[in-house]
Amino acid sequence: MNNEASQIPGMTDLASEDSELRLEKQVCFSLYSASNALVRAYKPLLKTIGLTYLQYMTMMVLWERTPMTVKEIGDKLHLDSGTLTPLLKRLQDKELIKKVRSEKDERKVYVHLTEQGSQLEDKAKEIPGALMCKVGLPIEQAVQLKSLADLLLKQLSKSE
Amino acid sequence: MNNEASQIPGMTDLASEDSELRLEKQVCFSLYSASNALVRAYKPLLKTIGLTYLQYMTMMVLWERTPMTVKEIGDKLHLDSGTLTPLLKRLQDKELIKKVRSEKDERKVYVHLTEQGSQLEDKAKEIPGALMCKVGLPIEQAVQLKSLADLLLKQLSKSE
DNA sequence: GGCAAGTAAGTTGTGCGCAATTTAAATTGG
DNA sequence: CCAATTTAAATTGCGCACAACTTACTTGCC
Repeated sequence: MNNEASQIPGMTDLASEDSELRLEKQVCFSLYSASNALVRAYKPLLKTIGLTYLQYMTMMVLWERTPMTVKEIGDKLHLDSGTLTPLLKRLQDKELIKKVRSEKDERKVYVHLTEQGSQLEDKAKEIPGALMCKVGLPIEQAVQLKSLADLLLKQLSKSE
Repeated sequence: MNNEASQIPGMTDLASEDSELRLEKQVCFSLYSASNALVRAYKPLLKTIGLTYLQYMTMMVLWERTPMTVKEIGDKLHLDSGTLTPLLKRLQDKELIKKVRSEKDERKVYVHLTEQGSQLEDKAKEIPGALMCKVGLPIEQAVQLKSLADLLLKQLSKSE
């Protein structure tokens, strides 16, 4: 019945089973809402360099190492070709990347940064700081949040 | 260059500014990946009752209180009518809800559960437990993850 | 060598998320 | 009372996510 006030730090006896289920709903939903809010917060910042959040993530992966195959990028971002193929096409239309099919293994396509794509890194340097400012979360809590999210992801990957 | 091993518990001197930016990327991305993974984990469970994750969330809101206006549901789920209108239409097509325009204020539309919609709650009772099992995260860490995600969301809502 | 199994990328279709706009109804202020 | 503003829901358009499938290439295994 009551959705708001369910902090319940030291509850034990009554309905501990039920409140675990209740809690679970909250955890998933909190994560979901926070993730959406983060992407939303990024949007105006990324607009200045003409990228979406996922496009920005993809560029970050390529700024670290280039070229990479579509598969390799997908492994880093936990995404499949169904998501990446159209995304990479958009980055190609913006002339930030180019695709080159491997000669050794013609199934593979290597994604290269263009000159423009490389140069964009400098402009993008402003963004993380601006976002951290928006978020305003103490560094220690940010670290904790990251490691818990990583743990969750790891657990979920284990069970397929 | 190195993306994986950046736990860095007590770093201070060299490039503390740079590693904060680095860390930020990781926090956002970790949250993003974990949230996607969670929705993915829900999918096969929710398939048994024919709902998507967001449809399930919406039904949960309505199981707690019905009827609610589209606006009220949106406030609970942090979503706007652009997302909810088509979603509610799909729930209506499944005959789980029905919409009734308010007579007092004809801008408002009240979303009611149908008999089927109410009954679905029993079938859905299995799901949270099955998911928690999949997640396999100790309850204490789940609580911590939830409260950090909530804190982040709160911070982000503050700055518009 | 030849074919079955595996792998990489692309395609198709559904359902979000959200910005921007539209439509219509209610509220407010003069 | 009525024009200006505000509000609720719907609409439009774009870009993810992902399941399911297709195409094309490679690798194993006999």
